[in-house]
Amino acid sequence: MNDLPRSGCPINLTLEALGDRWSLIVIRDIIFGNRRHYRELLTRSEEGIASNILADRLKRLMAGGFLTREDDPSHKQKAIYSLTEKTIQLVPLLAAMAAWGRRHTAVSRPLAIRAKLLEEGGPALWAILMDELRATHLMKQAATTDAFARLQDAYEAELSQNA
Amino acid sequence: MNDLPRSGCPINLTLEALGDRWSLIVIRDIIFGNRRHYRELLTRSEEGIASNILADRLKRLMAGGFLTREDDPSHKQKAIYSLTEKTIQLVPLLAAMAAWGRRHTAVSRPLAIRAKLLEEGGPALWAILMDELRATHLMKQAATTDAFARLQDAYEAELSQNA
DNA sequence: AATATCTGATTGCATTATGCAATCAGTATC
DNA sequence: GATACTGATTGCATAATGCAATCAGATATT
Repeated sequence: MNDLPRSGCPINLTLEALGDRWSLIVIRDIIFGNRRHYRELLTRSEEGIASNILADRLKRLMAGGFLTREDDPSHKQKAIYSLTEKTIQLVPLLAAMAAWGRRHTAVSRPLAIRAKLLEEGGPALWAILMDELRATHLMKQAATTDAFARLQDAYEAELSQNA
Repeated sequence: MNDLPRSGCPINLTLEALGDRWSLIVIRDIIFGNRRHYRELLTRSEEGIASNILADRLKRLMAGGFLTREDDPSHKQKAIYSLTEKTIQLVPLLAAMAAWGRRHTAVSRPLAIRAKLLEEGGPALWAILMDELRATHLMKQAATTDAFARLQDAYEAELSQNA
């Protein structure tokens, strides 16, 4: 699958690692949607990812060191996917994408408000979110999830306004 | 070419607009490499883009409002490609990609130093660079290009050290 | 005036990625 | 024992990508 990189440019290498139509969607859902299982990623995806594509991307992301996989004790066939540190460090990149998208694409309102909060919170909020993700995904302990909850609350508040 | 978006998520929409293996490479070369012509983009590309892909991407980027095209007075078949404001606003996103790539991929040294400068300069340097790009691409006047020159000088200094 | 070179592309063809629908074999639930 | 849920895989069609060759008009060279 992986040949030699086209160049040693950091932008190019980032693009080669994540520049397809689905990898960042999966990562986004794990980070902001707190999805940890295959079935959650498959059925609760806004974009409707196909099962074979999801399986392929999970495989690739694990091979690339973006995700790790453990057995879920509750079900012998169930797996839990966790973020690695390098994936957690994509938060600023996702924030930049969200900020640009909010300005220059036709985003839907409930999703825009989350992007707005993420942008206005700036590096300080990103750092908090990243620490929470580290606690959840790397240390495997109950974490305080203030930043996540804040983003989630804002999103749900926006949803209920439109209802 | 463009169907309905898969979702209204800003990250997804950004990905749908630019999430392929070449669009951002072309934009990067125009922004940081100051390429303005088809032939420059084709032959001076680190990654070796194919001519048909380049032609397709230029077409798509123009259709998407990322680039504009004018005739070059020096040659009746020559075209000059310019950035639009929304493309200039990708600078922070490219900076985030470069910063992540520098930490987590095997970047080459001369290209890494440019990414380092871009990261350390932070939003202040990005703003300067963006203003220079506006002057060059939007106002069509001779612009002071300090930030660009700084990045270029650092890159060349690094190159000559390795020689 | 002929030739060569440079301009921004396009064409043909092979390979690869993506997408949809159906299916799979274990596991758990009822 | 039937049903549903688990993380996938398979078959097949369509779309994107990549390489090499080629194009015609414009300019430069001799």
